[in-house]
Amino acid sequence: MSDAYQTHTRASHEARVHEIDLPPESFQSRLLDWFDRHGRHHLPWQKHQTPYRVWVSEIMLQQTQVATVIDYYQRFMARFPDVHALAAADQDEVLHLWTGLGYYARARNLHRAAQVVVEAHDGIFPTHGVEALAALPGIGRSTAGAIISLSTGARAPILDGNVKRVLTRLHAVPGWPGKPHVERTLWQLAERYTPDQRVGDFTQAMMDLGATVCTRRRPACLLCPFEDVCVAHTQGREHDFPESKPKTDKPTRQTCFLMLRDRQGRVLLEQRPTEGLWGGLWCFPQFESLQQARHWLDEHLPQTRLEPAWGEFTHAFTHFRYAITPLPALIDAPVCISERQRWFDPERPDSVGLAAPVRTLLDRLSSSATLV
DNA sequence: AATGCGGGGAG
DNA sequence: CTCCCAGCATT
Repeated sequence: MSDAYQTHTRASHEARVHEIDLPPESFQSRLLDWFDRHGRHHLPWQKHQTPYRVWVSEIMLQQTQVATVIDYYQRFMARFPDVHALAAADQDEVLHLWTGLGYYARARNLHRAAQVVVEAHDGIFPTHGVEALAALPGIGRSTAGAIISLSTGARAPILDGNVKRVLTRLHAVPGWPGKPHVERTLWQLAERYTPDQRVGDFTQAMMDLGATVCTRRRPACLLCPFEDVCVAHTQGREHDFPESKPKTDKPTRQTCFLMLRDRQGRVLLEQRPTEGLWGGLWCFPQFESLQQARHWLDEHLPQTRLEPAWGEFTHAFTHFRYAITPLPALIDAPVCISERQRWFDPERPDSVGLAAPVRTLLDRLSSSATLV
């Protein structure tokens, strides 16, 4: 393979960056000045920025918007005020406080990481370097950088969705940021701009700029401290960056939830395996079809009295959608077929995690019961 | 390098 | 309806 070819392939694997007429030092001072005047300074996790508090907030904020996270964060902190409390908790209770937030592996990793911190690090977060932090389950390069910069002030860049949006526009970086070669380019830019002083404020400022000014739709370029140098803006192409993810059609899968109730109105739930979809959450016994559910009942619980199936509804995931048919049924004796099953009072679903559509159906069951 | 993993909010 | 959001782990 020739050198010329090597050069060509390497160049094609790096996204093209339009340089701007603003050295990193000027970028930093402009941004920090903007942050002092217009940044967010009163989010719940901005008080007492200990590694633990910053960590929990960062995990919750992964792929989740600030407005959604706030209540969850308050409840979580009230119940688990420090890493020892979290490490000592039951996983069911951690998942319970996570119910509705999604990406439940985050909660399981958070719980495991707390136990690692307590057992292997004497309860002290290893904030001396990105590598040590990123060795903990659920903490990647960006989250490690955020925890370090926000809680210790040491220099560590981040690259979350906000920063990606700011940088792709500032330098008109082409390509979808989910592509590894684009992400490499963006990490280089993030490294370039991260200052030595006021690193925590810089981190927060980048996120605030992306969240409040350099928004995905309708960016407020007139309020942006980089309005004069941003390549995307000066070319009138703000909306061309970041490029969006190539779309793929998502399949629909059919599924049937068996809503078995006993004479006291309790419902039978079973815990899903820790791996995979809704890992560790409690769910109705699930079947591929109404017919399979009926067949299973004939075999295991023939004394069950079937009720008319409820109408099908859909639950959407990132990569596919479920068409769910709820099948209500009554049984006299509350028996469990497997070890993973338990009977729950739908009014008080204990301290366990529930998949979102299960929670919805339990609410409907309770309200229809009170109507009777 | 590609895929799996949720739920909610905004347009 | 579609798209995206303070990403990471696994393969």
